[in-house]
Amino acid sequence: MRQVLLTDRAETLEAPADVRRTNLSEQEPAAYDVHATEKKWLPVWTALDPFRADDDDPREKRYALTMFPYPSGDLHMGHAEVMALHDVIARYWWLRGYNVLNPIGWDSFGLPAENAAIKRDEHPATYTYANIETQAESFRRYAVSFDWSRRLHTSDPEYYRWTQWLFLRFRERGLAYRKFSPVNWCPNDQTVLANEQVVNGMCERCGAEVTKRELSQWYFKVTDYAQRLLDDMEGLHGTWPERVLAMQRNWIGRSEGAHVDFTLNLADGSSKPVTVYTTRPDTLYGATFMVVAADAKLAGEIVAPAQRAAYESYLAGVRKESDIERLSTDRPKTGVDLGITATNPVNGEQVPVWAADYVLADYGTGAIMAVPAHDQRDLDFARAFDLPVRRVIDTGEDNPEVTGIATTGNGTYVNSSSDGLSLDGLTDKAAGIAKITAALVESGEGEGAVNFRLRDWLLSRQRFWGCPIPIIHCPDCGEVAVPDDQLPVVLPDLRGADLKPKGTSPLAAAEDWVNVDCPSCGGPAKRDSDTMDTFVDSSWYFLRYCSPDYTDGPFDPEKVRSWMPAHQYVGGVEHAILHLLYSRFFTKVLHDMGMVDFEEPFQALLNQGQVVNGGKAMSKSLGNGVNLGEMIDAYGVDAVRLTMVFAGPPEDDLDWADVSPSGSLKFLQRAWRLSGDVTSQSGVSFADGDVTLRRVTHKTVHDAESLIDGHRFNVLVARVMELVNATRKAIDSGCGPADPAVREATEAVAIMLSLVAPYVAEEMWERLGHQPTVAKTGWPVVDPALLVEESVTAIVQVQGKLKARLDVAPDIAAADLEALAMAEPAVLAALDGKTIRKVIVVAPKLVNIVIG
RNA sequence: GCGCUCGUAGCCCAAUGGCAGAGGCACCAGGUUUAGGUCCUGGCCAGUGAGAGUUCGAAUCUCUCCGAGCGCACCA
Repeated sequence: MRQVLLTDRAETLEAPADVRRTNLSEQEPAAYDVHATEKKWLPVWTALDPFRADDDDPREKRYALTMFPYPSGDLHMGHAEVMALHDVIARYWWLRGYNVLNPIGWDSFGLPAENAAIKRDEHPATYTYANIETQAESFRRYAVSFDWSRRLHTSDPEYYRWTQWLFLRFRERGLAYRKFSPVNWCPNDQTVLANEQVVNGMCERCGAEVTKRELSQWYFKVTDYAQRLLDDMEGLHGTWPERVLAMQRNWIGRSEGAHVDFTLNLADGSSKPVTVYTTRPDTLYGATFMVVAADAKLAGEIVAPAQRAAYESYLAGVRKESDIERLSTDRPKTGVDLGITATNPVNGEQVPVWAADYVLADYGTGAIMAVPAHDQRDLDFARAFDLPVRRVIDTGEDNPEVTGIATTGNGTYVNSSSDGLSLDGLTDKAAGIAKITAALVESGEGEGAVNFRLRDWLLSRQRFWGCPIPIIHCPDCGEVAVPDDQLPVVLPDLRGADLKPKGTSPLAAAEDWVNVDCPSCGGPAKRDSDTMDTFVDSSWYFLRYCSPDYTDGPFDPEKVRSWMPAHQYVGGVEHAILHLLYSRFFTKVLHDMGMVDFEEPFQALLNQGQVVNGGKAMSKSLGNGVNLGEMIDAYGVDAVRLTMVFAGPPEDDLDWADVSPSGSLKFLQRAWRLSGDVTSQSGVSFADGDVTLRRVTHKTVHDAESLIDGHRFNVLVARVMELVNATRKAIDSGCGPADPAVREATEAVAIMLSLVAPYVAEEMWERLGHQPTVAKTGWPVVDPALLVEESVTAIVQVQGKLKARLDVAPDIAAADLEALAMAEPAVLAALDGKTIRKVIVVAPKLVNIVIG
């Protein structure tokens, strides 16, 4: 089926019936022609290019950033929502007189586009750049206030040259390294995946079950920054969504505990030290066995000869398991006895050592002390293999050995003493942990320790459509960096070649490209044939926007200093962990390199909700998809944007079944009609206008400011609707169309509407006798005198119950208000001789009389 | 299981400790119209998931419970 493009439907579909027919009326049209208006203004704006950021503009700078799109097909409803919301902020900043940077680019390397291109038998570059053009045109029609001059694509050599350059700098700092280890493998996409890209054991992209492979791969050492990534989230409270911070905190997964040194007593009579990590060193006396991760190297080294066969067979079974099986809950514990013992450092006790898959090789030390009485997982294991359970904390609950339920709370320590050390009688977990940790430090058998769940970022991909890794493998010199002056390592075209994933990168087959001279010794060598994860590309694009044509580095430090950190980032919550964590990591590394002077790239983050239909995510299988192009053809860009913004709070999911784009269009027509009714001349003094309407206008403009700052765009729209209603009334049954206040109100409507509905706003602006563009005309100036009401309604309560309303001056004194309240008949009746205990007066809003 | 967010008219949502209703959708009536739609005017509708607490006063703050969404989940 032919793809429906936003940009090629406008001429083929007619306007909806309601728009068309109203246009038939005689002289003055009763409704504006949606599509004619779009066609009229788009070329004007393109020519005027009003949203170009100026590095040298002395006005205060504001950086409005939206997550750059991935070029798969045309824009969809999700794009329409995020851009509508984002643009309210950017356009508002323009109107407020800031020097705004609102750039756009494309995250144009990557697997989905590569897969789609292969499926169509196209080259990924052809497919990708065609999509970019389509999306760019759609964005223009959608009238997002982008600075088109800064457009970038991560797949352009001028961009990825610097991605490679950054990789080499990271490597110089020991933050990019190569390691042979088991990795996540997607058998469908034929590539490795980062931990963050494995969702419930499935490939995040294609949904295939992820398996393990042992491969030599490149990693970024994110773990070095774990603590800082955690600590610096403190400064993001209030400006980042709480749930995103929670997700990142969770993902980083800091835990405090201790390393404890046990001694392994091997089958050949020798001994070997082993360290375990535990968050509960205070339960050390309750350790009745030890468990080593089955797939840890250690297990194979220490297993007794008599148990080797059993262990090997168990390990083979573990290796075959997919993550899906491994992660399934309620799964019975499995394991195998390694046939040796370990000595507990505090009491010299010998406990059996087992191997099991519930202990993870790559967390902590890959070995644990098992305390079944106070850890559910250990207890499950103990019960499965009939291992002893010893309670060392009496919490008052039933004995775990009997109930099968481990107790993890506070209680009184028991059975916890040995020579010179005893926890018995303590009742507090923290005290127990502190005491035993101190004792372990003293005896040299352990120490306090911190662990993170965060793993290093695996960045190699065995795919074609990505940024080449600028490393050359030389048989004599080993890994050699491509010298900076030879960057970029350009991705070979390979047009006509078979680019299908085969488990090794297609680049490896490009003989001319792979075989090079070693930059170090000049001998024959080979390029690294993997490409980088696209999240590397997107971890620094926001910096590049500040100086997109800079050729002396990834970005001009001066420009970055003047624009960054971004004041507002808008995008989907699907990037709560991956992209945002990686970008924070990159920023911190660049800070440590002295290239930027800030440590957090995004001051504020707004996650828009998802656009769903009928309560469910749009999907082909459900058949509930809504096509953006069709919506725009039917209702116009403005009505679609307005619908997105008005539907509810931006963070909430937007159910297309609950909204009314036709209602949005009706409102826009209503607003537009005002501009035709105004009869006063442009430039007329508003000061003489009807003060009642002027008050509404100024209050609305004033309130709009904080509503936008608070991202309460839906309320903003409601307030503009009120202003439109008030203006309509003033025209029809109030001060009349010639009153300057009507012009003032209508101009304010046009300006505020330009945030959401730029086309109709521009059309109104022109009909009001102004030149384009309304978007750059400036925010209306609020007269504080008009914010003060002539009179306000004060409420009078007795015991919190409403008794009377009073019209009073806004600046009434508390005592006067109280006196007025006390004189109200309804109040006197309610008091009826009762004792007044207290009178609360909040002038000029309320009086509350408390009686005894 | 843990974490985060959230429960307000038939529906989407306002009310930032002070009269529960701003706006819209849907619905109904009247006017306009040859008619339908548009447009104009008016109307209809809940006591805020349940319970307790703090307070002069709670949709709003606190606690417990119920329900929903999202995220994490054998990380010792």
